[in-house]
Formats: sequence, structure tokens, C-alpha cells
Amino acid sequence: LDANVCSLLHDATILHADLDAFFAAVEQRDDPALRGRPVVVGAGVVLAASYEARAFGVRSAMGGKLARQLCPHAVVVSPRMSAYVDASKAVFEVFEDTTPLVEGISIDEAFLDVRGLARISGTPLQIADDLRRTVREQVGLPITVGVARTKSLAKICSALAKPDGLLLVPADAEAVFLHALPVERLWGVGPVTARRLRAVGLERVGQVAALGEPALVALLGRGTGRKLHALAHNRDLRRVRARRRRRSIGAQHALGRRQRTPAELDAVLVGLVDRVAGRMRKAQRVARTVVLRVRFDDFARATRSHTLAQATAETPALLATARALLGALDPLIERRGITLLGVSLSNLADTPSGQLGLGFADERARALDATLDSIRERYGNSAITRAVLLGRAERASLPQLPD
DNA sequence: TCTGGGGTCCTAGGACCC
DNA sequence: TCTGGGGTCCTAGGACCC
Repeated sequence: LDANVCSLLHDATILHADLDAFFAAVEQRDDPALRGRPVVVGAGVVLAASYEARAFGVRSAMGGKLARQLCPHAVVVSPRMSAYVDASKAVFEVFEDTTPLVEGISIDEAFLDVRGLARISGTPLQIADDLRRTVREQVGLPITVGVARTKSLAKICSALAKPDGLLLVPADAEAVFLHALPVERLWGVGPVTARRLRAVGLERVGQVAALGEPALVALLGRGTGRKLHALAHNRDLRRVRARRRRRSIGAQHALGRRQRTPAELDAVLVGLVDRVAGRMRKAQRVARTVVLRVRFDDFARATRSHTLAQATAETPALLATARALLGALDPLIERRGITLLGVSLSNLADTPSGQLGLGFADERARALDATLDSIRERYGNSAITRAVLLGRAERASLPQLPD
């Protein structure tokens, strides 16, 4: 596809940029001895595999044992997260230099909207080409870019163009391109949905597109059915949005198959809550909902959650809640065994300005919280709003609020 | 495939409110 | 007495993504 075609159509303006085998590529960049050799990052579970390792069937999320069987001569390295974070920052700087409209999806991929940059930077195809070269020159990593009119299709393009590739689908070629693909290529179709589709003979996106929305809804449910129908026709109105805020923060820990005593379990829980609460305070955010996640011996899962009356990032309050949730699951854990424990916090808000440094709440804040609790007990939640306002006024040494 | 750690979004029922 | 229409929030589970 040449740049002239692209500029004529000029509507494939969303880029999806995706680093190739990111963790493994950083390791190969930093250690020349690893270049050209199969590299596996992560021992217990494969976090990333270089393309040389993938040639032997090694995939990320695969168990380390199987990976070693498939590729015995692979170099296994333990992850260096800080190196990856640094590399990611450097790459995102290149993104930000390309266009102000950058939406990070994960540590190694982002959407970029390059509409309206024709006079400054050229066509989307030229921009994508420059971006790839700049990342290679400045950061030393291979990156693949997909270009299309929608996020969904741009993402599909980058997946197909990997590794170290560039693929643009012009608007008038969308249907032909999309409809020939297997259904798994659609962003949002995982193993379960793919199985359901294949069970009724739907293997290509074109077949899904031809089916019609009602039939798809009947097969997959309303949400998934509608979404899939739209995506199969490349109808995807999602914009590229800069800086989306996190909606939850969590931590989890795999426990293996060994039996755990309640005391061991509690120690793990304390560690998780402490870690998560610390990250919350660092991010100056507070949470109202505590979610406890467990995985049993048979890998089935269960979650329990509790929503607090007031948002907090204080370890003791969060820990008490998490302990209560874990206690409620005790009988199940007793019966079925536990292989993973996780805590995540949602319903997030910014730390109120009067409560900065919540982790070290002073006597006064504690007294105020106690007052709020007693008000709640006596008069119910409806009295709390006014009490909170009064409390803030008091803490900020403001005059009393009018009724 | 035999299993790590971090997320997002959707659904559905029930409690509760006006 | 038996019941409309609209809404929010909470909880639990599930699918999916990197």
C-alpha cells in the first residue's frame, strides 16, 4: 500500500503500536550474547518469549516446565521489571512526540490518533513508518504498527503484521480484509466465545457479519452479541482517549499446592493489603470497595467483596475488611484447598484534600472518624453528608458552614 | 497448556428509593 | 391490597486482555 493511496483516503488515522516480544526484546538489547538465540523471560511461568523461542512453540503464560521441554536450549532469564518500565517510558516519549493523542493500553502497547497531522508529519503511513524507525533508533527495540479507521481494526492489523512490521488497511478494503479472518482475530473473542461460534459453524468474521444481530444475541447474550456484530462490520466508535484513570488497584499471590495454615494465610493477606494500600497512598487515591479473590485447588475461583461507608487507603481499615472477607470464605477454603489469594480495591476516588497523608492519620482525624461512626449509628447514613462537610470545615479551620 | 500477576468491562439479581 | 415505572448501589461471577 503506498502513501498516495493512503493520503487519498486519509481516514485510516488510528495507529496501534505494539512492541514485539517486549520483555525478551529488552533482554536481547541489553545482552548481545542473547541476540539471535531463543530467550524465555520468567521461570515458573513464561512472561515473554523471543521469536526464536516461539519458533519452537513457546508462548507467554505457558508453564516453564513445558517451555523447557519444547525448547531445551532456550536461555531462561528472570524478569527485570525496572528495565522494562524504563524502556516503556522511553517508547511512550516517542509516542507523545508523534501525537498528543496517545492512549496507553499496557506497558508495551498504545493507540495513537494521528488525524490532522498531514501538514506537519505526513500521512498516517509515513507517520507510522517514522515512529517505527525512531523507536528502533532511540530505544533499540522492534515495534509493529497497525493503521486503520477504528481501534479494533488497527489492533488486528498490528497482530497480523508482527514481528517488526507495518500494516495499513484503507477504509474501502475493510470488509474484504476483515471478513476473511478467523473469528479469534476479533478483539474480545476469547476461547469461550470462539468455541460457541465454531459450535454453530461460524469460523470466519464474514460469517459472523452475515448472521445478523438478533441471531448473534441469541447465541452469545445481549452485550457480547451486539459488540461482536458491530466489530464484524468494523463499527467501532471508541475514540483514542489520552490518560485514562485506573479503576482498581490490586495484588495477588499464588500459593502452590501445599497446605496452608490459617496463620500463613493471614500473613500473606497482611502482605497483600499492605502492598496495595501503599500503592494507593502513593497514587493519592482512596477506595471504598475491598474485593477478596481466592482460587481453589481445582482452579475454580470465588470472590467476596465489601463496600465501606467511607473511602480509605489506611492499612488497618482495609486489613480488617479483608480479614472479615477471608473469614467468610474459610469453610470453602477448608473443603477445597486454596492456591491463590488476591486483594483488589475498587470504587476509587482521589484522596480528599483535607486528608492528605492518610496513611499516617493523626489523632484528630481519628477522633473525627469516630464521631462520624457514632453519628451514623444514631442517625443513619443520611446525616453523614452534613457531618463530613462540617468535619472538613473544621479541619481546614474554616468558619462553620451555614445550614 | 497446567496455571503468574496485573487489569477492564459486562451481566444479573436483590435491596432500596421515589 | 396488590401493585407501575424509573432509578441507584452492592455483590458475585464470568469473559477477556497483556
